[in-house]
Amino acid sequence: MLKELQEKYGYIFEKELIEEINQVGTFKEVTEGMLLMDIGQYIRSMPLLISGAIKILREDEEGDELLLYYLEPGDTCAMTLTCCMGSAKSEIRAIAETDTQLIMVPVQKMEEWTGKYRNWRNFVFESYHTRLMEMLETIDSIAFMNMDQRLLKYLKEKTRIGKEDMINATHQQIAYDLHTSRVVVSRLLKSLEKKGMIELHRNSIKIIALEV
Amino acid sequence: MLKELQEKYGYIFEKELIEEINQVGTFKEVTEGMLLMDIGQYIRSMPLLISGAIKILREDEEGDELLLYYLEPGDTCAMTLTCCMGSAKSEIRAIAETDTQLIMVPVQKMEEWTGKYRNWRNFVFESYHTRLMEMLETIDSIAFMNMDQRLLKYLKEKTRIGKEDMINATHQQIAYDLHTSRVVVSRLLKSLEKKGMIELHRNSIKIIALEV
DNA sequence: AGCTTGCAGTAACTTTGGTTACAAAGTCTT
DNA sequence: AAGACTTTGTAACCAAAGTTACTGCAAGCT
Repeated sequence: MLKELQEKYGYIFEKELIEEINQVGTFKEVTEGMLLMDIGQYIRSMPLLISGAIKILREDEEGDELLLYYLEPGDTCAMTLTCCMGSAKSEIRAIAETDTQLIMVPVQKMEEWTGKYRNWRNFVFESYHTRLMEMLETIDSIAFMNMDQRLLKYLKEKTRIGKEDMINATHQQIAYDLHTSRVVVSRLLKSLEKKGMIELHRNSIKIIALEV
Repeated sequence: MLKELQEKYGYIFEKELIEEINQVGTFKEVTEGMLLMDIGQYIRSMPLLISGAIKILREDEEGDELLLYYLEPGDTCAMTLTCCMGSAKSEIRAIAETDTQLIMVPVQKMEEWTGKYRNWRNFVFESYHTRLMEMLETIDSIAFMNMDQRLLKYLKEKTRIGKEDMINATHQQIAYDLHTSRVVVSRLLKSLEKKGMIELHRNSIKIIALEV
């Protein structure tokens, strides 16, 4: 674990902090699709991403979902950071988008470290900042963009995260993430295919050219 | 200024911090409708609210607006807090919702204080937390709710902030906040009036009973 | 092979909300 | 009081996206 820690976080954290994380943290590997955290669940530790990606979802009372953003290596979950104050229950759901390696740090350490390590403090602030910015982007998408543009953005993002020009997902799964219906996704995907931007297959979408 | 400071922040901050704020901060009074911060503007100081309320808006490239949330006494602007890192430009617009008193603190002090004062640190974390939660609520609204429900929520919120059962605003202004058109707002308001929940007047809306 | 199940394509229809257009009423100015 | 401007009400229409329903197809199973 120390090796991965140094590789991904060595340049942001001071030596002693890396040491401490190495001592109290536990290494964890999760496979694609695994549920890492659900709404209403108690938060006991915070994740530091080493590799892979985690998608963060919001859900309403009726069970309708919406993708908020992805966590990537070097990220942590800002939601977790707030567990020390107020409610300790999660407001979001976290699912492994790809196979993912992460280090879990008990939340008790967090407050201690924010006083002790300047770099940790900055890391936490920066996490909050990126998360706020990503929430803003999500708001921009759903408030100002039409479904076809949102779908396009979703495909781009997913290709970036997946690191290949093939997206493995059914139309229904995409519909859940965008909080729309399967029929609408099929319709819009078909029109993208007609424009030559993608190629549709069963359970997968081949990306040809998404830009312009 | 010291009096207001002690009154509103005395129970969260330690004496020395209050002292420091008193020394470096400047007291400011703004009247309803005043623009406090615009998108793209540089952030040089952070506000601590004493009284009144500030509304925070997001805007897209075409100039379409959307109300994000309100800042109230005891709040600060989490967006400002991130100025130390990354871009120092504002991503949002801030307009005084009512006459407002606030204390402006130069941003340079922020980093210094997060190391020095534990209560300041917690205050900053808590601000981030509330802001994230409010962003989540905004997302819930625009993603999961219909316009009639959003309007109802808006009216409730605005009555709470304004502290009276009268809302002074034109349908056009409400339409801007909700990012919809004037005609739609008029339509929905009229149907609320028919249900006996509100009373419509020129430039104002009288609230009768918004709850069920 | 025949059967079942899940995925995708498509048509027809409904709903929500955005757009255009115009009238009526209130407010302000001169 | 006349005219200009703002605000609101309303009708008629349009577009985006959600819904229902049915089809064909691919994959897996017995």
